[in-house]
Amino acid sequence: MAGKTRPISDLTIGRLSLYRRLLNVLLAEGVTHVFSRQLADLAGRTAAQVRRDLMVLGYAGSSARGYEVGGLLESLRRFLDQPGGQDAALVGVGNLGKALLTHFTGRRPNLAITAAFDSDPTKANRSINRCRVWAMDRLAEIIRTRDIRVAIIAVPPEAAQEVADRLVEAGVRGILNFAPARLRVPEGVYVEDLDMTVSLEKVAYFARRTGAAAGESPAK
Amino acid sequence: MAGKTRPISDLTIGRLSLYRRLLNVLLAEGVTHVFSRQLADLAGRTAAQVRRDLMVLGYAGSSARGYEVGGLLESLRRFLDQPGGQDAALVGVGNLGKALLTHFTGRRPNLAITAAFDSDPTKANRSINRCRVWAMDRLAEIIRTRDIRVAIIAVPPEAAQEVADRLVEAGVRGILNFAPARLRVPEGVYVEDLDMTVSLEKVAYFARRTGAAAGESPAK
DNA sequence: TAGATTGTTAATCGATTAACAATC
DNA sequence: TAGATTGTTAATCGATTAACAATC
Repeated sequence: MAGKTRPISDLTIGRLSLYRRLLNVLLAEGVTHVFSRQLADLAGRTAAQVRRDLMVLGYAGSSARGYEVGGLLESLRRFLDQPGGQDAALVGVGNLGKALLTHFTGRRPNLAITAAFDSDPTKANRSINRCRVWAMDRLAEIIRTRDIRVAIIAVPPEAAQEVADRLVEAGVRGILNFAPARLRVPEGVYVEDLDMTVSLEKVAYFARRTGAAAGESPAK
Repeated sequence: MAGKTRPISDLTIGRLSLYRRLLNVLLAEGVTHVFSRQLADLAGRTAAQVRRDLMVLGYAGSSARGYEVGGLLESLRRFLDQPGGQDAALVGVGNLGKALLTHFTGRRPNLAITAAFDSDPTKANRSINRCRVWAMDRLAEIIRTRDIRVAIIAVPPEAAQEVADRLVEAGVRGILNFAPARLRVPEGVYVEDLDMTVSLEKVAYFARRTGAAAGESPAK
């Protein structure tokens, strides 16, 4: 493994994450080997695209049997996961925040929300889905102490920038932002915006242009 | 307006939706004219990119004063919105579904969730955020009667494909899919996948590579 | 006018697609 | 072997970036 550090696009990372989930399903079904074509069908891509994506892992397939599912999963794990596991913080425990806690607690042992924060005092000092909810004034302390680098922002847009500032100040280097607000962050902090309004408006637009948009959207 | 029907990328549509929101904020602040540079700063893009995006509207700016906010908003409205308004259906009223109802009811008069469905009988025949929740066996009837073309899937992954089939059968032509499952839909039906797990894994990956990913992710 | 911005055209960049030798 | 798949290289496509005349 040469370890050549050419930048890998965020689209590729997202697709690797998707392949891993698909492979886990196949593994549970007892499938031991898979061809790029099969994975491509499941992921809505072409076989060549899948092979190109997988090449960044340095895990070679065989022309006779394709990829060994277990080995490929192990390779994805080494590539995508942090060895000791990675904690994430959630800020904002409204309906969306609760949904996120349901999604991201327990299920995925290597990446889980282990601390939540809310400005509403009545929500603090409780636990939701086994995750403790803290008052906002404990944010810096908890994140620093636990060395949390990943955070999710699920607060109203007016509060998003201030929350982002506090998170970054406390050491967070990656933010998944659900607030419809563009965050200003220092270089080196990665922000992924998940704007549900924009997504729904896109769907509404293309729903009116049936056929024009050629079926599915490209895999993200 | 020549109405040249060259295909417009879904990325462009998403950005126009974002510009609209930013412009609405500016309008509320009493701003009457805006330069592409200002909009670019707010959207995290370059001025040239903003101008190129806006050109699809056929709304010209002035080199002296930039774009007139009111006129540009009106132009965006004509481009993005369906004249009579557009209804959306929601399937799956769990935590995420409730969060979506909060997001998409009332706020945006031209595009709102006006019908929700859930397989849990205890949830049916109630109203959440002024939106009626129906039992699943009413799905086809309601969607057909109201001519709903847009739907949001927020059900567990095992149920997603069946829900999608029923929605498409009832006339839906655009789906915002929150379930971590790839939907098979006929040509002409637009699917936008919003996969929160993939997004969080991307953030976690880049959070470990501080600085390598050059700051923010590209605007979607 | 001078200076900044606009819309448009040309050049660059990156990703997707096609082609192909090597492998089992 | 014949046939399908793999990894790699070359060609194509589309979007981003740079350059520039026209405008106010």
